[in-house]
Amino acid sequence: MAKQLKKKIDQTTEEKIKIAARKLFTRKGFAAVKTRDIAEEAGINLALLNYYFRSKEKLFKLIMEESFLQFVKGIAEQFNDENTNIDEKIEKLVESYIDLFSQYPDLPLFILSELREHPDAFSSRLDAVTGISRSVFVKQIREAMKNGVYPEMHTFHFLANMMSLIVFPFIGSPMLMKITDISVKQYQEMIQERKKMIPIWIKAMLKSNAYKLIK
Amino acid sequence: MAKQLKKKIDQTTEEKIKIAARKLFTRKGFAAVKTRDIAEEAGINLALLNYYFRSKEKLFKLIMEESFLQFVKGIAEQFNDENTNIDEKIEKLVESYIDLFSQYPDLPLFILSELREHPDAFSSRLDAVTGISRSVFVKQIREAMKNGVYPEMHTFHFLANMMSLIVFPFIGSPMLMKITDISVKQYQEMIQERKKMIPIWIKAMLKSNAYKLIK
DNA sequence: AAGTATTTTAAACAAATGATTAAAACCAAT
DNA sequence: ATTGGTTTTAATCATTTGTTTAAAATACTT
Repeated sequence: MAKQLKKKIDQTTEEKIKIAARKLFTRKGFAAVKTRDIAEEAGINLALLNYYFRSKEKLFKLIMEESFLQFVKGIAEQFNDENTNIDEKIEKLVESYIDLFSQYPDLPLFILSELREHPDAFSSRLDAVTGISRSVFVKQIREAMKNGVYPEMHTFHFLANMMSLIVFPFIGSPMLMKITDISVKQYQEMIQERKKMIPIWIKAMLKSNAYKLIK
Repeated sequence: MAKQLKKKIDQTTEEKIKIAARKLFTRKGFAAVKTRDIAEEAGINLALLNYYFRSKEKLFKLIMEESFLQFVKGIAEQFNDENTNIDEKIEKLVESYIDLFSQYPDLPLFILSELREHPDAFSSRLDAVTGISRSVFVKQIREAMKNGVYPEMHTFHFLANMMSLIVFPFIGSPMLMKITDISVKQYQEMIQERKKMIPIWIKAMLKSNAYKLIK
């Protein structure tokens, strides 16, 4: 098998298709993307898509799998680091996710849409993530609450709030930019600012003692 | 023109189609929904869709328009109320949106996806919302910051944070439920809790003085 | 009840779309 | 150069899908 000894510098056809498919699927979703769109975007013959990936659906699942891993990779790593404390974990997580989404702004909406339409399609993968509730991070948080460092707060709220503050500005960027009347450049500056501000906000929320106050 | 004097109790065919279309479009988006799906869901003959709404696209735009108005209606109203202070506005806004999204959980993702793919399709409608930056609410916030009640924070961050905390738990519900291992019932309780907690958190974030701390 | 307008239906159409095929082009080794 | 494998291409196929048509059914008016 003399396999692509030629194109070592250039992208291989397989790569070109995957890159084009990832771009389009991530931006528009499975149903809105036609195989001919992918072929055109990749600059390849339509039949090559099936030659390399069998079907549109198989290609989509491949892209989805990779995107999903990219999405959750950071969590599993950071959440179980024994050598960092709560504050450090929050800072690292916020920074790495803001960097990731700055590079792939369509990624969050893509994953969350897919997860919403097919909640069970990734339950096996999510099991790896489910470990979150038993992660070092969550244990550290619970410990801190037990010791009175922070008031009580359900893990749901803590994780929801953290993810909210990180993810939403990417999902809602067109709306936020219109509403607040800022340029793309200003938007990107705001996003960068949030790397430092979100950890401060999270701590402020943790300390707010909201649970006692609502009773 | 003798127009439907019969079905005053029952849903009219037009309504049945709209209800079915809204349900499917909101859940799966334009491209993933087939006209035959809508017809089946509505329990009507396929041709009636075109008879009443001309085309799939016209029907979609109609649904989209209504959904969008539903989405932004609350903002315009609450934001320009001269008779409520900052705290009251936040409380009302949080409560009305959590109620809205509890009833229509797919609405936020639907709107935000559409806005992301076609940012200009609603710029005319958003202009009505753009008034937000000149709203009573934003003026009140800026005033409070000028008077030292709250430290400085860009409107972008304030609005982004508020919308984040409200909207994300709906967008990310499948993921959040899996990760935190809670039931649908528990999830709904958490969501209700947030009505009271989010205003507290927002105030805590406002007071956190994050801008000074990051310098 | 007859006549007229409106609504509904089954069938069909045309274009779009995912996939396949068979031949051509290409590549590396002999 | 020839061979044997791999990759690419143009053409074609079979379904799906949005829409239309013409007839049937229904509702309303006189």
